[in-house]
Amino acid sequence: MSRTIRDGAHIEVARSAARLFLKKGVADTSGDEIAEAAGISKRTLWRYFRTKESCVEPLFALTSQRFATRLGNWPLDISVERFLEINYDFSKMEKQELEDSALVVHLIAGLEEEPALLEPWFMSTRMTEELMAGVIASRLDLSLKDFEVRLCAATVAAAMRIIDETVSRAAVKYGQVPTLAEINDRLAQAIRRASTLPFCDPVTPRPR
Amino acid sequence: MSRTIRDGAHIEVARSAARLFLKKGVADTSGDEIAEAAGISKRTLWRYFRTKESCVEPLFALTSQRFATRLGNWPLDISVERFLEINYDFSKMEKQELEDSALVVHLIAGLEEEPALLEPWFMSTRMTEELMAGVIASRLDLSLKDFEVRLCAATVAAAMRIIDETVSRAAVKYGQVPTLAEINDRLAQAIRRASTLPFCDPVTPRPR
DNA sequence: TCGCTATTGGCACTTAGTGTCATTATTGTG
DNA sequence: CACAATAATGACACTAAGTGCCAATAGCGA
Repeated sequence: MSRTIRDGAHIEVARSAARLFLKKGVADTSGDEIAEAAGISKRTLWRYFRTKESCVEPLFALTSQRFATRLGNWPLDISVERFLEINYDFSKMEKQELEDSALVVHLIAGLEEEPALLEPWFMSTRMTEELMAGVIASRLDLSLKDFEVRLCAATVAAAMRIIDETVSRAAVKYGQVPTLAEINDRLAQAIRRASTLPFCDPVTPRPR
Repeated sequence: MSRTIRDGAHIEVARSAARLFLKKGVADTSGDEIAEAAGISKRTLWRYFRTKESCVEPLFALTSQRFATRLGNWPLDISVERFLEINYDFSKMEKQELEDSALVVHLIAGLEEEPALLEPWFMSTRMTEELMAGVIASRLDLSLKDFEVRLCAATVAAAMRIIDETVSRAAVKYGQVPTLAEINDRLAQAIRRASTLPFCDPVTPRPR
């Protein structure tokens, strides 16, 4: 029917932005430079992203946020560990995935030195929280707005954020990126640890 | 020896900013307007605050963040509930405190409609988390950087944030502000619920 | 191929925010 | 009280982030 934004357009800008931020810092990277590096006009850059800092949001979305998105496919009748065991092919990542992982790990590890990036990072955590609220509400047949659901989603998302931060800092410090399996394992543990509701195990659907 | 910034200067700007944000929205409030309402120059406004949105941070600091600050005075040998019971005079608030509470409640209740204020709100939660990490590390004689401390502080701070949000939305919806006692009670409960470490009860100092 | 629709880029513009410097106000000391 | 030292303040020029507008362009389906 009509023209659409090219697949991958946003993530490509995010990669350019991330490289520049890591190389020269956020403050010393201009919107002009990001647009040029990404091969788009400045006007389009500001259409794609609300602020300079939020240019890296697509990369932050590859963290626990993506994990939470996948939990949207979690059947009611198995535990979180079992779901991950069955569903995740931990075979070798593509080259592009490796590069994206390295970029996001370095961004997260450097958050203390770049507080300007805390906003997009928190926006990512907030999305994780919304996604987890959906998962929890669905499994326990509760409303998305239920206080207990919101509380549980918040503690779980916070725990997942700490895992991401801890793993990223260690990766940069020790020069090695943990495997996807290891990260998923830690995230699953974090979910159990931080849960204020019993949603990690198989649940029986309630008759309607 | 030399001139200092007047006590209350920041909170007064925050009040002006909050009133304007609530009245006309963040986007339609200019830095000029905030500075004028606060009786300072624009140059000084930008000395006081890093961004327009962060002008309300002093008000957000009056929430669970302040509660966490007070927990810094919590003796090792009593539980969190006991500490609050002994230490908090829930007598009538001053007029200014009431006004500040109303402002911050309305800001928090309106966060869904004003995503621009999420950044200062998250910065407040982050400070709460740092404060709680200090409390937890101190009570359990662990390092501030310990993973378990960080995890526990993150889940607790997230839970406290949810309480603040829930209470604020209810207050605006039902037109009544809960008492300070009620809020403190809920925050204490949230701390217990979300804790991944046993720091809420009396602890025995370890011999050094 | 064509019509429709959304995307894009160029450009003018506004606002948020920074650098600079002279002026002003606070503070401590004699 | 006077004075010196110091930091805060305001005015102004400026830059960069971000917005509005409109013509040109490109993608999509029939």
